[in-house]
Amino acid sequence: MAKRVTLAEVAAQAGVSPITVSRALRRPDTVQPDTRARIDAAVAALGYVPDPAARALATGRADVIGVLIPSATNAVFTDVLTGLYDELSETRFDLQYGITRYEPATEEKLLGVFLRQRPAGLIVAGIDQTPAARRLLERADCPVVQVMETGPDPVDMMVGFSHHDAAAAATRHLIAQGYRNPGFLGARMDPRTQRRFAGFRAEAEAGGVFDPERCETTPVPSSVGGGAALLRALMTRRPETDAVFCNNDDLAMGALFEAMRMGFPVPERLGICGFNDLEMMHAAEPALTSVRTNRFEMGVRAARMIRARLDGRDPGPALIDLKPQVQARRSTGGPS
Amino acid sequence: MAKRVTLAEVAAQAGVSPITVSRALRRPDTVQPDTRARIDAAVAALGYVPDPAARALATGRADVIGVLIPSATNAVFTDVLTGLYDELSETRFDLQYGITRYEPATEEKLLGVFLRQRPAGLIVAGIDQTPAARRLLERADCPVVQVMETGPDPVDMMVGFSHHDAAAAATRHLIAQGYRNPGFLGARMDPRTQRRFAGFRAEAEAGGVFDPERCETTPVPSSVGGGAALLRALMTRRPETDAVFCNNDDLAMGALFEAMRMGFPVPERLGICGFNDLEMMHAAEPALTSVRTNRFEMGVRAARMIRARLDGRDPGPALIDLKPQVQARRSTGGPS
DNA sequence: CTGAAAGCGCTAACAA
DNA sequence: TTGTTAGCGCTTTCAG
Repeated sequence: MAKRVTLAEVAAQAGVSPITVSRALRRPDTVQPDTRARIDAAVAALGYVPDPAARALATGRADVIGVLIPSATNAVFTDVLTGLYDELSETRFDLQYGITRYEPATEEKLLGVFLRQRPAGLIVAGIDQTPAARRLLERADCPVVQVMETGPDPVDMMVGFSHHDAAAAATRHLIAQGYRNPGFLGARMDPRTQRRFAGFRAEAEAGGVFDPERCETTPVPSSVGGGAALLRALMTRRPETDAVFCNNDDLAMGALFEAMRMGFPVPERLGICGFNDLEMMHAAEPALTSVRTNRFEMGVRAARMIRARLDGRDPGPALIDLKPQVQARRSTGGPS
Repeated sequence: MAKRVTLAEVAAQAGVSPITVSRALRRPDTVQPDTRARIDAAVAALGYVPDPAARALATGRADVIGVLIPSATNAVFTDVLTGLYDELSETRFDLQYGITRYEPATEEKLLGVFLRQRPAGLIVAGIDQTPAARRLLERADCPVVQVMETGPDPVDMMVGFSHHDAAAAATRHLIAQGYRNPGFLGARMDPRTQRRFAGFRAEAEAGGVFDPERCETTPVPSSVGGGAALLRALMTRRPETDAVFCNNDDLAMGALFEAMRMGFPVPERLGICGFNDLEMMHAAEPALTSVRTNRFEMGVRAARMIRARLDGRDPGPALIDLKPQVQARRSTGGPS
């Protein structure tokens, strides 16, 4: 247990006052080059590392950026994290995560945990905060970025896309490929999922091919096995279904396997489209169509916006729409 | 920006001294019930929340448990996180993550970041720390748990399993099912992967069925697409291969799809076994054999060990071996 | 450009 | 059981 080296010791070693060391460390250009050199040498010699708690207490602000996501096991969110990391790992900021489990109450609670640290910035997934959570965010006194989704009245900044429109685009693709009886597979049915469903529905209705009976959903979380079960239920009840828009890629993968088991050739008898375009989609047989969402990029952008604001630079537009693209692959090649 | 409510204000409101409030909050049983009641009322009335930085500075210890994992996108690690969360979410401890990207140098650096916060505990994945990192851990002055793996001389505590033995068990299963020319598919080839390979090799040699030419590996990270590519390369070079032990489930899934493309019936022409038993494995067609590793449980156990130590309770054995089980499914049903 | 004084909000140690 | 006195290590004024 090497006891902690303090600023004061560094100062003594360098023959200056503590505050000068503090300045040399935080804004090197505000101290004489030779003073700085002596300080740097002392820091290195003593192996000094600042105490984040002391700094936080003195400044009333922690060098922490809090991130609130619904799930740590869903690749959709972890990809955003990776983007954040990439952009923030060489800065003075630490990331701190909170997992909301899709529970608004948990989100509220974690927001409290973060807020009392007075974080440098906050990144939250989605736009479905409770009124209380939203109020907390609005008063947060730090940059806030909502990611994954766009919507009206951002708390502060926003980078995402319209889930409604993305689902509509996928549905349009299905129709354009010649499918006439498209269905919908959905799980968990959280607000984002429901907006995707709304997009599917709107587009299907516009094309005159919507049938509520071809929508199979469940409140349980998505999984490959769940996708298989949903497809079986749907095809059993509505055998005329000739394509499915799956709320995410896990469901789509499960639907593919179940189609195999039921003997439905994909894409001839059944078209399958997923959502998110995880890596596995392109490798499947047949390769699965999906909607590519730019998750990594969202993380990068969110981090940049926060950094810009913290550095007093122009963060650019407060709302960034990273429009997804439909990645058409063989699984929606069209009915035979 | 409601300005921060401090302990002193609560104390004033309750008509006691600050330290009494402090005690009432941390060890309620050390203050008179009626005093405590007054304090609780004041806390509620003012909406007081403690400042973690001030506490950390005063105690020289943060209520943070640091977690170091190689990847935030690999389900293998996020499942452990979920277990940690489950066990820790209702305690005073916050989790803080660091992603090492499989880079020992990054692990070392992040360890430094954590350590200077004087965390309450540390959880690190694996046993392959650099000597410097290991030294840091040994001097950490807090409980340390190595997870995911077991090995000789734990830094402190350990909960995991032998990757060598788990791979050997899977290989044994392949041989018992009648496969005589098993191959190996591996990616990234980090130390854990290499130990799995060693387990495969040892068991295959013991069964007289090992051929180094049937081992296809790549340094790039695992992916479904990568698994497909590896299988194609292997089957092209060594068409006699009748089964593959895949270093993880992504590779196995890719191998399955590639087998379909190449027209190799699974399991008759080619047996496939994965590793980790992700949810998708059981839902595949055919269902894929894998090795079930108890990742969630590892997280739970690690959290419990740390809590026990912090609470001064007996943490139980310092080394917990959560032996994996081979989940035999149709993909290793045996050669025709 | 550098320093002195004061204090961030909390808790350890001791005392009462 | 409760209070007093000092700080934890750093940074903010405000001077020099």
